[in-house]
Amino acid sequence: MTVRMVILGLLREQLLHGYEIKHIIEEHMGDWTSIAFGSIYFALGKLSEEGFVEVASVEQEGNRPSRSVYQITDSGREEFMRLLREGWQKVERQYYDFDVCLFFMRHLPQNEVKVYLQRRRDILEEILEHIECHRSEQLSMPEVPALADAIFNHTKFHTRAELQWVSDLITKLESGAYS
Amino acid sequence: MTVRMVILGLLREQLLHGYEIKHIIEEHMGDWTSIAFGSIYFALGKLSEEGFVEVASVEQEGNRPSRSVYQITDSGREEFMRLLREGWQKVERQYYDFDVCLFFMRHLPQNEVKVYLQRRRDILEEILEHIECHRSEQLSMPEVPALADAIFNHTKFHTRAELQWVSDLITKLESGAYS
DNA sequence: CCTGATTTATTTAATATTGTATATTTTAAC
DNA sequence: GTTAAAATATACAATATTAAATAAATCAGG
Repeated sequence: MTVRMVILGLLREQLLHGYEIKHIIEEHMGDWTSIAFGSIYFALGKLSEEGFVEVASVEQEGNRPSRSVYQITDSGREEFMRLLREGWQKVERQYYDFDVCLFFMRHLPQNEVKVYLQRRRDILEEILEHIECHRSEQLSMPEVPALADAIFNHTKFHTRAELQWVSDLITKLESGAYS
Repeated sequence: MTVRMVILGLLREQLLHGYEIKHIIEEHMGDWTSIAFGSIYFALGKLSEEGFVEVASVEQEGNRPSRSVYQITDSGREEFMRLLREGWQKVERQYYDFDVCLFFMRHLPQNEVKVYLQRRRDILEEILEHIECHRSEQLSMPEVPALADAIFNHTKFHTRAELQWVSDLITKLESGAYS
């Protein structure tokens, strides 16, 4: 659903073809989303089928694959607003793959688990440091909108939570709570 | 990948058919995973094709749909350990759909956004309360393993982070940071 | 005892995502 | 100048998830 919203949101402003959409996503939203080519072309096809977008023109440069330039329709604009409101009102439940690994912990030797957990803590510390560094860089650039900072913060808060949880887990494990 | 690991992990202990697997997942891991029927049957088919599991027998009770009982193979046991180690060593990057909504905030009136954010904060507060209540219930039952508590904590830490972030966002928005 | 809800069990279609293949053009480096 | 890498652009197969359809058995309540 997110892919659809992003595509419609970008097409609101200008005509675009698939590759351009991917490019804009990477440039402007690359830090906090990841949408593959396949997803974009699939969504474009679907949205087109449903009448939310239309092919405005088919361009060709030299011998490169021809590209379809898409255009949003009126019902597409409505659909965008619907998706946006839906998203603002939905609280998503996140699941963590690592919980499953933790559940099957008993199948690994304890010292192996310990090594993995400590490495995980180290990596999370690095990521958090990297985030904080990236952010202070941003803050020194006044052209970066405050909104980007808020989105960035989201990841920061969760990374910090993850780090705290892992540290907690290590402490409890060392105190022999799970043996 | 998680689905495969769960299935192999459960089949390590006993012979099971699809429905039973779904049942066990819901009963033992329902609080922190969500795997649909389709995913299970698809994964069983794939694992079977790859030789990680085999159909041990096909049972039938009355006129109900006959059920294939699966059995893990030696290579399946190896695959389980491989997946488990892989999972323990991978740090997953989480993306949040809500970030996309935030990005397109400018398309909604400010007071609408405010209402949504406050509702979001209220819901998160409720969820957190519910989690804390559930946990104190668990702690009073000595038969619940300490591990379950650790997994539960994971969700708690992240829910708390989410709540803090949203509260933060509301404060900043009220102070006019994004207008 | 019969009616409706729940449980048992799988299949299928629709939807969605990832990864890879393809093929050209432009750019950079040596 | 030529060769390797990066950028341009899409298509398709493989993988994965969700939702709905099917259909019988069981159980609870009146």
